[in-house]
Amino acid sequence: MLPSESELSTTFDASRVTIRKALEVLRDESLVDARQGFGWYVATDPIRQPLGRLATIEEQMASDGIKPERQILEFAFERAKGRVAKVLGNIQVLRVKRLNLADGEPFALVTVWCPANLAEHLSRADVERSPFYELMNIPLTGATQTIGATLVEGEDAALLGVPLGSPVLRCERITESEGGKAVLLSQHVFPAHRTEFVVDLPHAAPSMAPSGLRLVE
Amino acid sequence: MLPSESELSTTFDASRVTIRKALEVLRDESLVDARQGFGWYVATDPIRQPLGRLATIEEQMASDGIKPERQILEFAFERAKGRVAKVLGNIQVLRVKRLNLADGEPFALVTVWCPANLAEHLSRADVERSPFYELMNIPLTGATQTIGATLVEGEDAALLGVPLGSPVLRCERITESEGGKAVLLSQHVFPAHRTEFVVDLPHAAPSMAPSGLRLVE
DNA sequence: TAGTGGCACTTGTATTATACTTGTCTACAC
DNA sequence: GTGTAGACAAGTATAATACAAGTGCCACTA
Repeated sequence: MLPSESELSTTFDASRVTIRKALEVLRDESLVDARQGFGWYVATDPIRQPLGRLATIEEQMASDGIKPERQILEFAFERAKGRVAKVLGNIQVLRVKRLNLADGEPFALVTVWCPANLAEHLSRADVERSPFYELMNIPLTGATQTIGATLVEGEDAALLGVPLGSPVLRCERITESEGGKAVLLSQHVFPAHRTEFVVDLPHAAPSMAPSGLRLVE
Repeated sequence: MLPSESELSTTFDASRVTIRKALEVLRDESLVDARQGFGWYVATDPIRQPLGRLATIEEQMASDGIKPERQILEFAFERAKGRVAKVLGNIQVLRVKRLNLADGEPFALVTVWCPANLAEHLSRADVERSPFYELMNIPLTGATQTIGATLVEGEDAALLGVPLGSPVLRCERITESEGGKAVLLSQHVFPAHRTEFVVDLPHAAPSMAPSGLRLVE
């Protein structure tokens, strides 16, 4: 807010008319604006468009002309145990392990666990053809993803086509449905030499440290 | 429960109408709610506050009772080159390399580059005492951070107290000032066994794949 | 003991008055 | 022509007030 016209008039020792003319010049440059009965205020600029970059890896690949492929490695209904049971509950689940390729090159190894009662309609061909989120027929309202780094071990190295002990990004994602109920658990492994995460922080982040970082243990 | 509208009216010396308007703003943000004849109360399940978890690593450490320390390894004014010149321009910069410790244990190795004309007032003691963002006297409006994984090499391993070839999270952060101008470049190295990134995606993310992932090269 | 009515309190809503603002106009001085 | 001074209309935000309706509590009663 700016001071009122009459107030400016007294402080600058000029008549209200001249003050007004000056303000109207600024308004023509859309630096300030006024509402009758309210006052003058500095004009807000037309909101810097959020989300400058492509949101999903699929969009990015499509815009780059890269053809995404999926190769199903495992597809099994089983009882949840360990971490899966902790997140989804001690229930029957569908486990799908997939290798994602970009132009024939593997770039992600993904395992998804989904409660069996939500996955009854899914076939092996379904999950090979479409990304998983398109197949869920309940609304997904949010997710939490945790990003860490480890060394690749066992058969994962061969599947991703990298040497044993190469650095990989590991990501666990818990997707929630309405009411904050966890309905999907997925673990992703990315070879570090081909992938990285980009996070835009549109507003002034109150820290220099990378936001979202957490100490474990 | 909150005090009644009339009580707030007297304590804040404002009419009941204005108090009400203020409360209604908070209700729109579903932070509080009211029942007629009952009163105002803080809303349960505050819609998962846009930032459910602690925003910065400093806050997290503080809430855990961990004492953060900083140890300055390098502090030099020099000419920007390579990546730094590309981001900040071919100018004179201040380079600060710091080791961050939590309860005496190293958990981050950070290098910050800052244009010299914005860093003239900074001393080695300053950057040891305070996090960098507190020392900047221009407004920081946003940032982009890129997260990847590599194997730790050279002296970094010794500084972080991990074996050579251990997995680490690498983060580059470009902080912008008004007008989208890059004013800080920082690179962070975190030992993977102690740290991970957590990203909350409050709204339905239109993909199962971890959002923000990007193919490099 | 169970039920009822009254009472003091609350929010919800509407109305009026007031002090302030911009928007617009006319008259005047240099 | 340019700036000043003043008056008035119209819009805004707040204050003050009143009243309806809902809630919790307590005393009283059957």
